[in-house]
Amino acid sequence: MAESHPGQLQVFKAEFFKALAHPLRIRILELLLEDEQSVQELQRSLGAEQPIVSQQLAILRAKNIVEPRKHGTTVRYAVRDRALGELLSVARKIFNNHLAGTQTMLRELARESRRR
Amino acid sequence: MAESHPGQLQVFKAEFFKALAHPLRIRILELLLEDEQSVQELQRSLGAEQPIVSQQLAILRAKNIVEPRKHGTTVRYAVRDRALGELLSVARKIFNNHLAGTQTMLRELARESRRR
DNA sequence: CCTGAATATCGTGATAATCATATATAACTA
DNA sequence: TAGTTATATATGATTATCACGATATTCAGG
Repeated sequence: MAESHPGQLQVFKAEFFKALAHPLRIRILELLLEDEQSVQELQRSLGAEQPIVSQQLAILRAKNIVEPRKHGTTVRYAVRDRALGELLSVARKIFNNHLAGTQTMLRELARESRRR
Repeated sequence: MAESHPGQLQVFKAEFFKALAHPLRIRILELLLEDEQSVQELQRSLGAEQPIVSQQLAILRAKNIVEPRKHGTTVRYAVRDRALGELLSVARKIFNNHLAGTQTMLRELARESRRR
């Protein structure tokens, strides 16, 4: 007897992970976890075009992962839940343990841990 | 000066989260975290067609998240890293805190926590 | 070797995500 | 009010993902 129940909740969880499933959005979150940032600052740190950054922020906003705060004409973004840092850190751990298959991935991992 | 460096590593991290960004794959991982399972057993628990289950398992396999073990003609799958449970649990926490917006989502969350 | 059971892969059409360009809004400032 | 800066949204082209059905593969028994 199959549990034909697709599970609405898993749909929401999947949506959450989907929000993290993009290189630029991960970079954005890593930056915002250090400190809240304006769109401009993100733009500069990421070397990405303004609409792209706003687009990705819109996605993170839509999923309630990130929160905008207007200060005059600029908007500073902040991560809503510090636990997101924990999440990324656990992800990094799993990554180091089992996911690092290719040589180039290992090289990049080494470079990153040297940086932090 | 922008760090035009897109960061190869974030690409890999994104790939990892992309692997989790699917309702069925999340269900599969939750089941496998309880105990390793054959494709058939997953099929039954999920109420999904066989090719679908194999497909999603292939994706998880490709990302080294899950590991196949042949026993004769059947294949049992296991999660490679127990820390994945930790990851899902942190994700659930974030979820409960800030992401649960809609009524139906809250109802589902309540149902799930009652179940465990 | 042939068959049947368990699993994997392929091909296809539909849907969604992404990037880039252009345009729009909103708030300051002169 | 006009101009300027910061941010957001609309839109179209391209590519990726998905579900589904059909076909392959693998292995055990006879």
